[in-house]
Amino acid sequence: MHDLKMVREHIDALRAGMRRRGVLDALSPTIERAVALDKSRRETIQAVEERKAARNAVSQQVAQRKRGGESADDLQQRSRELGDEIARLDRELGETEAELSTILLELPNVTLDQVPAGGEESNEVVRTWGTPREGTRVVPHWEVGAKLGLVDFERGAKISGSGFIVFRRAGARLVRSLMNLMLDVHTSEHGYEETWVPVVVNRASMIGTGQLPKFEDDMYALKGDDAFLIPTAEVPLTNLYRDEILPESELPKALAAYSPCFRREAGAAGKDTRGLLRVHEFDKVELVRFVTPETSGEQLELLTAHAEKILHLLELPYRVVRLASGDTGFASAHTYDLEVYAPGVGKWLEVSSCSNFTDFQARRANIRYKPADGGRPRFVHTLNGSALAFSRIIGSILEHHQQEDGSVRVPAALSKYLGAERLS
RNA sequence: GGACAGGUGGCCGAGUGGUUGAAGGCACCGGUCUCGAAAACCGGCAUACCGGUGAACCCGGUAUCGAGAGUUCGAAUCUCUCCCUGUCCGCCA
Repeated sequence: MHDLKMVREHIDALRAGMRRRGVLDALSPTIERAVALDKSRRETIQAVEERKAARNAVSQQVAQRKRGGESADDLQQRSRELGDEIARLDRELGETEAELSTILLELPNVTLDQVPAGGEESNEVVRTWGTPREGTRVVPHWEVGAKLGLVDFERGAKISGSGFIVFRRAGARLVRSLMNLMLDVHTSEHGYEETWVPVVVNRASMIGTGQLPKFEDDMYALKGDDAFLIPTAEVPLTNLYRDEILPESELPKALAAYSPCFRREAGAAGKDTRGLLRVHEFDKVELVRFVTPETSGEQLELLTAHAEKILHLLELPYRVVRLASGDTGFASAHTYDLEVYAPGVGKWLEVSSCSNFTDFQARRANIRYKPADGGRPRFVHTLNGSALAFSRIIGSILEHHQQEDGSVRVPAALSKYLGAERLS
């Protein structure tokens, strides 16, 4: 969410930000509406507060007269009239603010200067690691996975629906191993606090991180409760400090959690849906950082490096892509995607998305910190990144580490947890 | 799910419908004292929004005692609904 001052004083920056995302044409009327609403809001506030001040003064006089045993009928009548006007103006103000806040909640974040303008075609590969493997003679992961008995697609579809996966035997243990590997590395080497969070959250949390109100159709809602299944552990982790003020001494605060993630993927039908590429429920270890505004740029580099470390350990070649404005998520100001090459499907798979949300989420969720020098509370900057998403990582492992005989080599860092050096 | 009891500032905790944004204490910050520290004493110490200048300091106003609605000239205080917490009962991995 943007500061109202953005609408009032930096409207050109807001417009420029929307233009860079390629959504200015669509949002221009909305922005104009916000400007008008802000103006009318301030006028109404002035009008209503003037009357409230008058009413407060009259009430004092009533109290004074009553103490003196005098009648105050005339003053009470005046106060009643003021009360009627106040009620009317308050109602008007409420409507204005409701509409304004709806608009503010649905405007995406403005991306940072280093983010290229344009859509997906303007994404920049900023670095690569390792060498993508030749695709010939590599079988797609869904075939290997089924053949080795690691994944049971049919029964997943039977018990839950398409896009729900059952992992079996070494496949199931592989999930558990990834979870342990990732959490161990992030907690003992990267300094994250291990956290275990609910996968059901309330509406306020979903608004806080930016999933709602705009993307309600993408979320699984629980019937009978105003609650949702999380699409990522970012939601509970970031909202842990909703409506709180952290001492600066606790920053940067770094949390890591495993969680399953639930996505309806409405409208994504047919797009990269084979095998483990796009599923409704997948597992992920998520990293979240709360930092001071001055450090969020460098903190994003750090967070991204933490996610990359896991790919090094899994010995998977990848590239780091800086998303262009138009491809950057709604709440983010700067995002790096980590993409692993999967030779069986011949594609780069997004296995992590590391983002700096600047104060966009902090403003929505009201997460602040008290500066060490004693100044007034300021909004923190929030960051998060997957490190990493399991299903696509499993797909990549099954393809990249696939051997001539159809078995799959297990990288050393993982075999320690899996208790096997080969899946066969 | 049922029955009670509660939700007040960073924390604890007063509060009779009318100078209560809110006593007191703790914590924190500044000062006096001290070689220094502790203790003691003095002072300070909420947030948001609107306006006064473009910003800062500052000044005026409004709102905020779990959330919302109501009664009233006036609500932390009375009424209703909801949320949350605690205790007991029921159910249960």
